[in-house]
This record gives sequence, structure tokens and C-alpha cells, in this order.
Amino acid sequence: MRYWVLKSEPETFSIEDLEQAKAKTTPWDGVRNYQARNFIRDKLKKDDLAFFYHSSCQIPAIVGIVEVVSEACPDATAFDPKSPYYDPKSAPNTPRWFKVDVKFKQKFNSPISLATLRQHPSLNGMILLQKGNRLSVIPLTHKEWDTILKISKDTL
DNA sequence: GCCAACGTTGGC
DNA sequence: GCCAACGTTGGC
Repeated sequence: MRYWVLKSEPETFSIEDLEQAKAKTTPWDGVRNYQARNFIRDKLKKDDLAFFYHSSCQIPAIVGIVEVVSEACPDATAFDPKSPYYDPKSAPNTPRWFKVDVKFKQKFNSPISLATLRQHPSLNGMILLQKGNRLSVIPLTHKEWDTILKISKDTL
């Protein structure tokens, strides 16, 4: 199994929204970046775990943990002209975009801010921390996952 | 609100 | 296939 970071703008969809969702589960749809798409389609598997990251907000931070609970399938929002994620170039028989379902696992008592993550030298290589990084589905090494988990436990 | 960094588009 | 122009992301 693999570990990930999934980014979301809390004004659009927050971890609280996920916790309150039906079955605490949501389709992780609307991803419109090819690199992120490839991770979703090819690498995200049922039972993978991911940190939920709040971006473009007052304190960008990892705020909790979610679990992948489905395999990848076509992102239906791309077929819907009324959806903000509509993409006329994606058709049901030749889908361009994909999604998985994710389920709420845990919300951290104290979020781990970007600034905090940057204070840990062992996380320097993280894709999330790299300058100019805009990827919304980010792979983590097992070591990075463990390090961040430990930070979350130390700050309880 | 600014702006750096990056991705995408489209003319040639 | 190059690259300029434009659009978007996201931290600050």
C-alpha cells in the first residue's frame, strides 16, 4: 500500500465537510491535472492512506487522515455541463479524468502547519515542500508518512 | 492582493 | 516541435 497527501481548499471542501458527509465518504473528483490524474488512475489503491491538506487558506496545514475506499473510476463531473469541473473533451467512452472515493479516518487535534513541516530537516525532500509545487495528489514515502504521524502524536 | 512558479494553449 | 501568451495554483 502507498501513502499520499490530498490537497483541498477548505472553502471548497474541508475535512469537516468530509466528516459530515454521508458515510464520511466522498468522491475525490474534480482533479484536472495530468500528473495528479495519473496517480489517481494508476497508483491510488483501495486501503491506501492519505493526509488531508488544507491549501489556500489562513494556515495551510495537514489536518487529518483519510483512507482510499475504492479503485479508480471515471470522474463523472467531467461529463456534466453544469459542473464547474465539466470538460467537453472527456466523454464516457473515452474518459480523461478519474476519481477514487475517500473516507474520513481521523482529524488531528492540532493541524500540522506547512511552517511546522518545514522545521523538520528529515522532511526537506518532500514534494509537498518543494518550491512551486502545485500537485494536488502527492505521493509520500513510508518514512515521510511515519515522521508526520509522529509529529501529530507529539503535538497532542 | 501580489506574484512566483508552473501548466496549457495555440500560432507558426 | 518551439515558445510566447495566458491561466491557475497557492504561499505570503
